Amino acid sequence: MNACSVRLQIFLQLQAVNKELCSKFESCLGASPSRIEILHYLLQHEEVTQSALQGEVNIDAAAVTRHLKQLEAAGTIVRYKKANDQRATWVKLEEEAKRHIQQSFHEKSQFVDETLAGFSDAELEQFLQMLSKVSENVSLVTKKQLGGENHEPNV
Amino acid sequence: MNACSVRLQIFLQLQAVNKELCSKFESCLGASPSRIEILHYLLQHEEVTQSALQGEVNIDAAAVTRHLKQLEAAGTIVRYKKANDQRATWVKLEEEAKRHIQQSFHEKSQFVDETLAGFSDAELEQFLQMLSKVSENVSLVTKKQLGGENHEPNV
DNA sequence: CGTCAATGTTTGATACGTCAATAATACAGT
DNA sequence: ACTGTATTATTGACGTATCAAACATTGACG
Repeated sequence: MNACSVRLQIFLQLQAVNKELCSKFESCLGASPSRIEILHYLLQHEEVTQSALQGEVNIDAAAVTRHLKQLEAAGTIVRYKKANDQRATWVKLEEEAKRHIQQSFHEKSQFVDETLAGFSDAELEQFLQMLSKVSENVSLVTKKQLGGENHEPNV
Repeated sequence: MNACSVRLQIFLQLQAVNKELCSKFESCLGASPSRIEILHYLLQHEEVTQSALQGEVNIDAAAVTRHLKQLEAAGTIVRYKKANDQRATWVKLEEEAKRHIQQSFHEKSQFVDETLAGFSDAELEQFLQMLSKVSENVSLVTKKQLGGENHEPNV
């Protein structure tokens, strides 16, 4: 409750909020945020390769593979290769699932709205900008490498 | 990139930022945010029971137990029971580790500072408030239950 | 053609979080 | 003292993320 004060609190709060958000999200909507992100992307793109998808939603290729395998098994998507490149696998929503998801997205947006209730449009805009700013800063930190002297296992 | 517009973007950005943050954090500082939270709390409280600790850092009791067992094995903390209540286990940092962590925290605060660079004090304050507001909203959503008609597995 | 590097996906090992079930202790009421 | 309930910590089963290694395919080049 002292020292690093506000900044540290923000850091911690960000973690906390995110965790709560994920948890409620999942329990209210029956799918993890990651999965929703994937479906959301597929809803808007018709046909896409795994690697492209993986570039958009920010998760590991391995995780994408696993999600997609499950979604395929559940009949939500189809995966296939094309003649010109046998490496890439393409992904597409099943028509039936598509409709289903669109419906379900309506409910999702309600959820999102509620978590951001009480913000004016201006505030929302500002909030988004702040988040983007942080995101940018984070990538910069990476580049600067941040003198890594002390790398013992359990600090 | 359309419909739910800003709010959805915020939602997604929040996820993204958090993920980046955790990832860089861990790679820069050699310990997961959860573990840091635990240590941070211990640094400020001398002696605490696991359940109290678990209440502060927002993670499952099972996860706390596992972290603490590792930290104990690494010689970072001690765990012990007291005569008056044999259920509770108390946790305390080892003196040596304590000094070590304090040092390491200095670097951590640098990290946090960098990720929040370019924010004025007022903005920081506001950012924190926004996060808290969201947090509050999320808990409200929980209570309202949010009509859960559609609970199929892979939406 | 054969080799090599790049690309795209998959798998295995590992880490960490959740929930549910279990175990040990504490305590209150009869 | 005995029984039932609450508290605390632990464990097991499971889901999902990561990284690193393996694998298949492609395309370039000698």
